[in-house]
Order: sequence, then structure tokens, then C-alpha cells
Amino acid sequence: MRTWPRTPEEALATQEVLRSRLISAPGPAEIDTVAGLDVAYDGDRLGAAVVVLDYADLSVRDTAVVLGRPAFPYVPGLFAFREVPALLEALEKLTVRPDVLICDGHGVAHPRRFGLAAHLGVLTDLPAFGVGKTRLVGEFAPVGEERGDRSPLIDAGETVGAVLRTRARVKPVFVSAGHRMDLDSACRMTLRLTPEYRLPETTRAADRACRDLLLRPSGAGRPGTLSPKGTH
DNA sequence: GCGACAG
DNA sequence: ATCTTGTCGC
Repeated sequence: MRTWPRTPEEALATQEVLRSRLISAPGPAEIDTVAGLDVAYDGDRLGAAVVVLDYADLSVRDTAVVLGRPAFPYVPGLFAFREVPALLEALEKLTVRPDVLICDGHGVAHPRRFGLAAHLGVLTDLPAFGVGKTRLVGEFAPVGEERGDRSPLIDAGETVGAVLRTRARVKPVFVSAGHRMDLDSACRMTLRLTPEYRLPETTRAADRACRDLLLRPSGAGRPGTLSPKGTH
């Protein structure tokens, strides 16, 4: 990954190669920590964040952020090439190795079955799945109104994900497996991570972290980093 | 030709 | 993603 695709054609070729390394398997039997990943934008800059939470009580175990630039223009279906470099950089700064990656986007609920969650899963070889806020591909029957109700997301005749209601009477989310992960485990984890809000606590924590980074690129607040003189 | 199209 | 007012509810 020292080189990076510069055109949609190159990105498609890279996607095809990486896709061959995608592993379809049950999720981890034991889960201690889960990581949420997200990116925020500000003009031509971006802030990426990874926040590791304790799966038992959802407390924060570790946080890593990185400032960067989009690595590719936004093209539906090639979205991962835009954020992956910065997210990998943030993952490398973690001191805690998460058991599962939870991405803000789709896993195999993608035109070529290789969305952001699948992409990051393959590159790190960590179990991963995606929780998207809107649909990319697939059709689905209306979802029940209660929390936990779900409807299969079907594309080209195959089930690629689930439309899951995480809060009663609130717009559902799109869950799909990424790497070393099965759909039922992904849905079960998503429900456990949404005790109060529509989106997983992992996503919410990462969203806050990367937005905060864009507002204060100084690094103040992290242990071991001194605030610039005059800040106080 | 007219939509649809993760973030 | 981001741009944005008012409005409903706890």
C-alpha cells in the first residue's frame, strides 16, 4: 500500500485483487474490545479517528486520531480509497489491539462485495463489519417498527446485509459483514452497541474524536502532549 | 434519455 | 461528507 490508485480504473483493479483475500467466517467467539472508525472533513483536509471501547461496559479503552488528506475523490463503490490510508495510520497508533472493527459504511453490501469494512478487514486481517446510514445497493421489504426488527438486504439475488432497526420507530441502519464476520454476529453486536441511540456507540465516539481533531489539531488533551503557551 | 449513487 | 431554521420532546 505504498502506492495508491490514482484513477477509477486502477482502484477497480486493486479492489479486485484485495477482494480475493476476503474471508467469510463466523465472528470471534470471545470479544473483549471493539473499535469504531470514522472520518470528518474540512475543506481539503480530513481527520480520521479510531476509538476502542470495552465490549462489556462500552467504556473507552484507547483513542487514536490522525490529520490528513483524502486519498481519492469520492466515487460511489470506490469510497474506501478515500479514507483507508488515514484510517490505517490511526489504527497503527493504537496501543490496544481491537477484536473487531466497526466501520461507518458498508461491508459486502457493495456492488462488487468489497466496501470499506471489507477493505479494512482484509488489510488488517481483523474481523470487521459495516454499519451504514443509507443504502448503496440492494432491495428490502419494510422493516418492523420495533428495536431489533430486521429485513434482509438483497442484491442480485443474494443476501448481502440486513436493514436493522436499532431504535423503535427511528430510521433503520444497514449492517453487512466485512472480514472474518457473519451477518448475525454483526447484527447482534450492533444491537448491543446501540442501547440508546440509532448509531453504535463506537461510531458516535469516533465521530466525536475526529470532529474534535479538526477543531483542535494541537493535540492538547492527550497524555504526554503539552498545550502551546498562551492556550491558558 | 432518466434516475441511483456508502461518506 | 457538509451546508442550514425551526420544531418537537424529555
